[in-house]
Amino acid sequence: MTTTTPGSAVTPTPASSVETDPRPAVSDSETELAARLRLAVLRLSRRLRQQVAGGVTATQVSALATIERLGSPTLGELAASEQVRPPSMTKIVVGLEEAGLVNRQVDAEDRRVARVMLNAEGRRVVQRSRSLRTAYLARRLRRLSAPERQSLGELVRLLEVLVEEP
Amino acid sequence: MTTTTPGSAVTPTPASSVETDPRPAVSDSETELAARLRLAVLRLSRRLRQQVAGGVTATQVSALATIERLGSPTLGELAASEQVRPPSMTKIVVGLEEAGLVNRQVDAEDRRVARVMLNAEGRRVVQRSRSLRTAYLARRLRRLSAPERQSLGELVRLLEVLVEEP
DNA sequence: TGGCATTAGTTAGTGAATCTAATTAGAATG
DNA sequence: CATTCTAATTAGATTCACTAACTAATGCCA
Repeated sequence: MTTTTPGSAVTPTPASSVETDPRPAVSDSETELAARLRLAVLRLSRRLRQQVAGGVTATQVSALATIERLGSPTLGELAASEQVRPPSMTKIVVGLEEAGLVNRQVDAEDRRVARVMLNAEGRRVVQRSRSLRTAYLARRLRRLSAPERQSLGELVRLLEVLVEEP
Repeated sequence: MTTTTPGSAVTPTPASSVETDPRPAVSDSETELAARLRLAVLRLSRRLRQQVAGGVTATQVSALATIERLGSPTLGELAASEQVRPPSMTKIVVGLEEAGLVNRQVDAEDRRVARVMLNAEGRRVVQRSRSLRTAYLARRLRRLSAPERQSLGELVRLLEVLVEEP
């Protein structure tokens, strides 16, 4: 797989539990924060998954948004970006195709490659998922204090850094 | 269910997609941040779930950590805290019991209630999950810049606020 | 006190999500 | 041209989580 497409990454590899790490130790409070962060992320993701609108699951919306963002990604690129394995993404895309939200096309230069693109309905679904009424997180964010909102951009950036491949 | 236990909450209810909300509109940049937050959380949770150590899944570790944190919670409290429905938590706890990590006890004052508590092995598993070698997030957090680390506590708190029941 | 409503947890059944192993087809290389 | 590598798919299995229905226990009120 070539890595010339913007935003593309290699397929996520299983993490090793036995790696040797020479870096300085993390303090206890940092370990505590890591533990709390882990709990919060897992819990929040459950909440997000519970929001199903118009028959479109959180997993599907996420994939649609990523397709929009990456612009006709290959199936492998999409899988890597979403942090799932290619067979998993094949299934997700098949479901989106059956729902009439995306189209798949063989790449003109490499016939092994399937490119995924939003069709008009898929675009609508993504837009709608971001509307005030349907966007669960947008609604919750309105309950934050002004200082908390200030921190929001930084929080999002930090989480995105954590998601990136090591 | 009484709500006198610290950290307890009612069972999460399905979100309504048709609620009327009179609050001021969120700006576009905030909507954008919400969308990015959503993607980051879902992706990061996938990464966390991919970390399986010693045969203990991310879901089990999360439940163990919450049991430790809440201190012999009722099954309902545990489910609410973890953002899953009671039947789901019954299954998780059954698995943990079979793995020899927790014990269940009928509450002395209300025989409907099952309290869950860590046994010695469960305590060990939670501690181990927080060690430098095994804590995926702790390892990743060490790659943050110093200013990012400064903000960490606040950002974790912000995420926890988002998880809380509306 | 008895009947009814409410509550806590469990069982049964189903579907979503994701992984690994294997396979197929296409591209690259010597 | 043969071999190796790569992208996606298929098949099978596991994990995770929901809903509906049920059982047992508790609380409340006439």
